[in-house]
Amino acid sequence: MSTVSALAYKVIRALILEGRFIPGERLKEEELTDLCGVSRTPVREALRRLALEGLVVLTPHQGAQVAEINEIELQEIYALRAMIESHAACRAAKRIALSEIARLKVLAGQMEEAVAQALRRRQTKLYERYTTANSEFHRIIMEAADSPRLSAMATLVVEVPLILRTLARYSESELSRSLHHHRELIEAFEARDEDWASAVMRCHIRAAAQAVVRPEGETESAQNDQGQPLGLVG
Amino acid sequence: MSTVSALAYKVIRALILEGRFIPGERLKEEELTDLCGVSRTPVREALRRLALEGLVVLTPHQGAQVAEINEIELQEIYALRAMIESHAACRAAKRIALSEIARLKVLAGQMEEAVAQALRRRQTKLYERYTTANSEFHRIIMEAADSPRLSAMATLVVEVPLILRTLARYSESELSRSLHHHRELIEAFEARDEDWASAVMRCHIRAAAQAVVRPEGETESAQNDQGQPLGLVG
DNA sequence: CGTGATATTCTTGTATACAAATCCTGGGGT
DNA sequence: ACCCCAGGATTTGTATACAAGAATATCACG
Repeated sequence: MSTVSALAYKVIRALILEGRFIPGERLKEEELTDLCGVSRTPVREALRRLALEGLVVLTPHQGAQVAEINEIELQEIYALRAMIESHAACRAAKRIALSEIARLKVLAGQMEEAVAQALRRRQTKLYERYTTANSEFHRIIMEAADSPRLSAMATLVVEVPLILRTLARYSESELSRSLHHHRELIEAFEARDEDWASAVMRCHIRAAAQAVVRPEGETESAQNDQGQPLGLVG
Repeated sequence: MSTVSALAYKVIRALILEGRFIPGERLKEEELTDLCGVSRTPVREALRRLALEGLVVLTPHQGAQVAEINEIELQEIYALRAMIESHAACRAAKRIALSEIARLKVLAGQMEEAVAQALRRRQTKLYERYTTANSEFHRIIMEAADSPRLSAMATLVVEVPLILRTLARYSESELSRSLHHHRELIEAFEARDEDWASAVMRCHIRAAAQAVVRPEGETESAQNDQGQPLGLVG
């Protein structure tokens, strides 16, 4: 879209996901007006859309605030994500093209590399490569599932947890397991085994859920500098 | 909500679901302005919301039109509904209160009665009682699942098929099977058996999908007068 | 000094005016 | 006769002005 509304949407969404607005923080329309350089009308449209996507909460006559998520909700969200993404994997197993499987292999390799480098050098920056690759990995599978509405639901449950910026709490062993899941998923796709693919994906997401809910500081590695990348977990 | 926006949303939504606007029909903002008795601003908000819910399609600079659904999409939607509602049944099995189960029994009875009467007298009107009860039946289960986001997803897949107004194509035997599903579901809840509940619900929705996609005229009973009630199938 | 009602201010909700884009019609050319 | 292009009409997108509701501060009274 080339409309100003879309710009406002992107800007506000980015600000939330970057952590510039913290959960629970109130979003005044005029303030956003300044930040986006557009008038209130498109800002309001953007807020409405973000509300439907669950990133902000909108109460009549009281405006918008960034959604707050407690651990129970987070668990609920991950349960839904397991449902959605395993369904996607199921469908994808029968539909995904060989070229796409090849791409998944490349991405899996990139993630393994990124993790290895990060562990060696303790660099935070490399995790961005991981999450970028991971996002594409999941996106390819979702697209292979060939169900636009399923994709729409996926963004609903994938994006909301991002406002909590949760990659940081992945421990070393959990990252390693994640990488193995990716490889196993690829094998399942090559075998065109929809049950297998579905089950692996369910494991993958449930494991991520466990990594995410743990209180902070309990993990030994990979502290995430705040203000940094939007980390997709799982 | 007491806002005018909400009114516009309800009006437009109702018009679509009642069949006053047919799939593919263009929705001009000014036209809706007259129908709702409000200005363009709340109408636009309503359209945006309906677009997010999938009832209308919104293309930039070209306005809104009622969503069109082909059979492939309808199958896709029912696949998603099976996924969502079976998940809901699964969660509900462990959470639903005895009082709610009692209510489900009442509703099941009402549906059985409504169908019996309709078959006897060939009255269309009674189907409205069926769909009302059926909607509440499903809603109770969804609420017992206690997952607001799952509910949100459910409306996404439940409402869209309604624009096709599909109850009409349920045959007598299919209705009968549906009624048995309801009873079996209740038993599964009483047994607190989440797998059973989930599986029955999946059957229930998949069966509905079959009833829906069949070309018109192929069923022997219950022709739905157009312009009539919003029939929830399944 | 605290509590409560009221006034003020700030924010959101709605209407409308204007700008930009698209669609449709009519005329000209091939 | 058909196709293409231009210009007007229509429709959507955006900005702004105004109205209504909510939050807050002020002041009077207990």
